[in-house]
Formats: sequence, structure tokens, C-alpha cells
Amino acid sequence: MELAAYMIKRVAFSQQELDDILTYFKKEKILKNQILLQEGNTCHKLYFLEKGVGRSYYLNSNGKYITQWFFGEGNFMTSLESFFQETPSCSYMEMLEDSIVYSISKKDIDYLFEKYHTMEKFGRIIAIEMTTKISNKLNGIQFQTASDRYKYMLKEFPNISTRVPLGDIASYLGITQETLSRIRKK
Amino acid sequence: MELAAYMIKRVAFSQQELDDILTYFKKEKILKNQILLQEGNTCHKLYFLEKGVGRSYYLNSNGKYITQWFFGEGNFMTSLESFFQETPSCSYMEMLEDSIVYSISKKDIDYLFEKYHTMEKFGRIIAIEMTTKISNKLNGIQFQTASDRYKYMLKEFPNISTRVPLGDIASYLGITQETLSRIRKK
DNA sequence: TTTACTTTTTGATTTAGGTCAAAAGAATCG
DNA sequence: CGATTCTTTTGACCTAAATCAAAAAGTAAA
Repeated sequence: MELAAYMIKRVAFSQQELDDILTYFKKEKILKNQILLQEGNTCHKLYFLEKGVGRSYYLNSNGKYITQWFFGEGNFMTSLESFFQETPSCSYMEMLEDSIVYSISKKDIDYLFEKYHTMEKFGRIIAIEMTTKISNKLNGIQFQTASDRYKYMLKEFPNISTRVPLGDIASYLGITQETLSRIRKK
Repeated sequence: MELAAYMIKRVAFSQQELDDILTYFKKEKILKNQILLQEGNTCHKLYFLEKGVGRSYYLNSNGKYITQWFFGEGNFMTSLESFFQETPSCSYMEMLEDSIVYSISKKDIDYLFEKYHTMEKFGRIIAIEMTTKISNKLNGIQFQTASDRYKYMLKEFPNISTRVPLGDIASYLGITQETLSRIRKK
């Protein structure tokens, strides 16, 4: 499983630890357009995407759905705050393709964090990586023209940009669908 | 020290652990306008602000300095990616007021992460909190009008908004100084 | 208390990208 | 397959905020 490689790349887990940890992840198949999380609900699972693409999005004050993030294969997907603080989420999560994921519950991951110092370290490292990625998004968007934003998108998500609806990308970048369409045919 | 309270609020450290951990933090006084980190250098310290305000900023492709983040009292301040990956930073850090901080080196914090499972947990929790805050900034800015952005600023940094230069706030929000000035006299 | 910066405000003008509307293309399905 | 629905493109128009420029206010320095 790709997840094992992902973990070992970041923390020197022993084989036993790794084997044990992986038993807590459950393989799931999820169909395109399936909603993993509704706004207002607490997110109970953390997903690792083996195959497929997902996104998180929210309904803004003007009644528009705004993509917050795209999740591609080889990445974790969750509503971070909701999952870890066990609070109602402000956002939705959905899959944009038929997907294969490995999921783990909050209870189980907390158990693993307690049990293994290495797992806790892994959690810290992943959280720092996520912070860096979001920060990069901000820099890629703020004070950038619409076409610079799209360039950021292509760089950050090279193999996602062509697989998901135009409108989802546009809202992710903070521009309108029409503008993105015009940029694309440059 | 406020730092102890900050830590205990998040993780149930034993008194001995806490005492030991705190010995690795060094108290420092830093003057207004002092640069803590230059672009291109590696950030070697993590700061906890007891008093004062700082900001991180970077030079964008149009030759403008853009504020990335404000750091107020009772918060950690660092160039996250540079500090943890030990890579050259893309951003600067400076203090905007005379400040009192507690600093710790990468070497020491790594030692503490290894030594105490609780410390590792603390690191994870802080990293998740930071992700949430940056994510909130994105939501506060994307597809929002200039005055909505300023409202976000007032909400997120109520006691910083009046203490720092207008231009620094404007670039933080992704608007021009002139626009922010006009918004303020509403 | 005058000189010299620095920061903020105000005004006039321009523009990137938003909005609205409708057509053209794709995809889904009985 | 045609029909219905969803997605993307194209066009015309408009507006929020950028840009440019300069004055005013605030701060420091001598």
C-alpha cells in the first residue's frame, strides 16, 4: 500500500509499528460525486487517497460554493479542524472521481498517537507540511492576476487541473468560471 | 511565564517535564524594526512572544513587500518551513514594536521532541492550529470585498490592527494602502 | 521650531475581472 | 440514439479597486 511508503518517507517507523498502525486503516471504495462530509457535521474520518481526487468546499456568504482544497492520490484528506477538535465542520467534502481510499477514525488515530511516539511525530510532520502548502496557496493567489493564479494551480496540482470541473478550479483560485475559461484558451 | 500556561492549556505536561522544557527557551529583548530573518537565510529560531508584535513578509514578483502574517503576544513566531526543514526562507521576519520573546533553537526543540512524547504531541497540536488559522485567512479574503477583508482583520487580530502600519495591513489583506485608508474612514 | 522623513489621506483616471445572458459542447440516460 | 441536463465558451457591459500623483499629517532629528 502506498500509505506505508508515504509514512516511512517521513518517519523511521519499525516494521512492527508500521504493520500494527496499518491495520487501523480500512480500505474503502468511494464513487464519484459522493459526499463524505456535510457542512454542520463533524468529520469522523481521515482519508488517505490511493486513487482518485476529492475536494473540500464551503458555501460563502453570497451563496456560492467555494473550493477550499483539492486532494489527489498519495495525500491525506479531511476537514482538519473538525476532525481533530471534533467540532461541526464549516465545509463539505466530496469525491470528484471514483476513488480508493484508506480511512481511519479519530478514536483510532488518537489511540495510535498515544501508543507510538513515532506516530505522534508523523502527525506533527504532516501538519507542518499542510501548513506550508496552504501558505503556498496564499502566496500563489494574493496580489496575483487571474492567469498567475492559474499558473500556480498548474504547478501545485499538475495532474488534477485537467481532471476536475472548471468551476471548481475557478472558485479555488478566487476567480470566476468565465475568467478561467478565457485564460485557458491562451 | 505565559508560555507555560499556553503549553498546559494544550497538553497535560507533568511539572517536571514542563520545568525541563522551559529551560531550553531563552528570554530575549528585541527592538522595534529589528529584522529577525532575512530572505534566503535559514530560520534557526522559534519565538514565543510575551510582549510585542511581529510580522513575516516577502518580496513578490512585482517588487512589493507583502505581509504574510502578524504575530501577537501569546503566539509562536517563526518561518515554519525554513525552521523545520532547515531550508532557506522565502520570507523576512521583523518586530514592529519593542518586544520580549522566548526563543528556542531547532536543535533544542528536536531534542525535546525526541525526549518527550508530550512535547511531540504539543508540536502536532500547534501545527494543526496554525493550519486552521491560515485556512481562516484564506476564507476571510477569497472572494471577499476589500471592506470584508478588513472586517476579517479586525476579528482575527483585534489588538494588532491599530498598532501596526496601515500599509502592512493592506498587503496582508491583498489590497492597496489607498483602498484601506478609504475603508477606514467609513 | 525648522528640516527632513515617513505614513496616511484625498483626488482623478484606468483597468482587470466581475456580472448577466445566451449559445455551444459534453455527458448521461431512459 | 434523441432528449434532458450539466459544463464550458463567448459576448456586452459595468464596477470595485488599482494606479498615478500630490497634498496633508505625523514623527524624528538636529
